[in-house]
Amino acid sequence: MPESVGPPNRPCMSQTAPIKHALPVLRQDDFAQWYQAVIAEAELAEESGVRGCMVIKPWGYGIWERIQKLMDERIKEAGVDNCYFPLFIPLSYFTREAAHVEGFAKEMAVVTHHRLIGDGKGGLIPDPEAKLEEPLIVRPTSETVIGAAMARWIQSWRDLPLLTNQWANVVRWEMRTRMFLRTSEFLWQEGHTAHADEADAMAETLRALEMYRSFAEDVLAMPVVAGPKPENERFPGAVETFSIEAMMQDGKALQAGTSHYLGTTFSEAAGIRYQDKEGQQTLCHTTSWGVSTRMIGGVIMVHGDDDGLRTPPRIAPQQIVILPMLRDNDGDAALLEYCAALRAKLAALSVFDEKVRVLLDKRPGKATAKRWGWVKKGVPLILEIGGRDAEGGQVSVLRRDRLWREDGKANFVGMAQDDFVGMAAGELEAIQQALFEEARARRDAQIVRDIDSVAGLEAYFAEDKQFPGWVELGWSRPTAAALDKVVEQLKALKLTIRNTPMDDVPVSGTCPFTGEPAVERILVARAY
RNA sequence: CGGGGAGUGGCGCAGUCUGGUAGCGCAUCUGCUUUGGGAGCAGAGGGUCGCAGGUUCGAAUCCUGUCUCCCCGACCA
Repeated sequence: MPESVGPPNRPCMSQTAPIKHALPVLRQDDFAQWYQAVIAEAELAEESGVRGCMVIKPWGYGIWERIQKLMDERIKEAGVDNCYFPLFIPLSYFTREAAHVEGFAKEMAVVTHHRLIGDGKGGLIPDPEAKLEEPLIVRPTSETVIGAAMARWIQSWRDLPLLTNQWANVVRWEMRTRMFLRTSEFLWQEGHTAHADEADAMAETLRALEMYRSFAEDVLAMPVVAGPKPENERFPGAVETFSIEAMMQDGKALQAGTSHYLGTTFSEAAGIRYQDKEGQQTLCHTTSWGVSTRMIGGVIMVHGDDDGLRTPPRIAPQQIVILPMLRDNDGDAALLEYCAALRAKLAALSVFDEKVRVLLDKRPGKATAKRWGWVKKGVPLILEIGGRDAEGGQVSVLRRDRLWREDGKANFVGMAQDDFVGMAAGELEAIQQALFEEARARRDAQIVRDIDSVAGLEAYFAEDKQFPGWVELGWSRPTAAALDKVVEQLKALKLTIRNTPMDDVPVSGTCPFTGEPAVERILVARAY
């Protein structure tokens, strides 16, 4: 039995034969256009006609459903219960917390009327008679409305901790939108928890952060750096914000998940109090944490290549697609029978503690034409089965992460059906692992650690560098006005501070911004 | 929100300056041939030119407004 399907891909540049890639734009030529091409060609999503809002198509939504399922399992394992809160939040809820409303005021959609009326010219306008007494906000996030519920639900120390989550859509009226990365409406989960004290709330904040880190790496095959954000990057109303940061193939950072310790900010605003064991009324300490459809944008920019998406097997809606080479003749029936039997054998297998997801693509049309659609969608394994395969008990296998032979042809490998059935689960595991290793190696190679001056930063991020990565450096953690100055300096170079990696690497030297001794390390990068 | 670009069959585009029969490629459909790796030939169908007003005998084309998308910037916990 072969150990794996086909030799590994060579790097694109060293191909000896020209390759006819499936996408009209290559990454190295125009990364932004390439990103949009993947979304269109892989049929992940499309424009909706509504500003900043997208239609998520079956393959894209299928990936989201996979993310939802696997994340939901982890949330429930942590003892968090799902709830659902209203889409509309009364305006007055926001005015209770100044920092929070300050952060979101400019990007909120407001409902002011509850009825339409004819304008006399064949159109419709909001009925002036139907104006709402108090405007309703379409939720940009749900701290305020869930805080109000928590205030009702929590009376005693016995009610704590209160651990809730909701899967929902939220709306933020962003100035500039990008599919999946920043849409006006997006889908997410938001966890909201209340605790007796800071220690318990911080422990929950860090538990969620670690849940996101391991999810990104184990499920999305997307290496991330987890850590606290600097104070200028905090969520409005948060005492401490943590993030996971992933590196895209163009070297930019993407914040792929956040976890906030909110202190008593929202407890004070909403009156979330409990009677402690001594009989005292005490404010709760709350947290919130979320990941969104933005993660799909990250998957695209981490795993996509010049032939489309490479969907990590754990989140692929279909892991194996079987393409019968139909001839519109009498042989088709036997071929389909062979393929159906193969499908059943593969679907009975398990990988990653779930059944293998296999599709027999019986749609009319040539297998060779349908193949490229599945390549662009990033199905991990594609099987093309012809009449001779069926007669000889063979299969022809294409691994999405090893797509091309050196002669520029698709890297199909023929083998006995039984051999493939025996190795299919292992191949899916290997692809998942290979995608992660490739992304991690690329990221690690693009983090620079020997820059110790602002001039050095300037040189590293010079205009002629196509895809500069990240810089990790020690700094003195300035605050307030001193921090503002650093942020200004970085902004001139289009740079942002991502987070402080949570690892045990010691820090030394002096801060390039203040000249004072460095006290911690930060990641500096361009970001989405 | 500022600057720039763009909206014409499902997709990609030409036509707009200089108003006068709505075109091309891909895709689709039909037929024939071919086919173990992204087929060839022939024929056919499909568009109130983003939307709303205006000018005109006549508007894809000119004018006004508006919506949406792309790029750069600002903004974005």
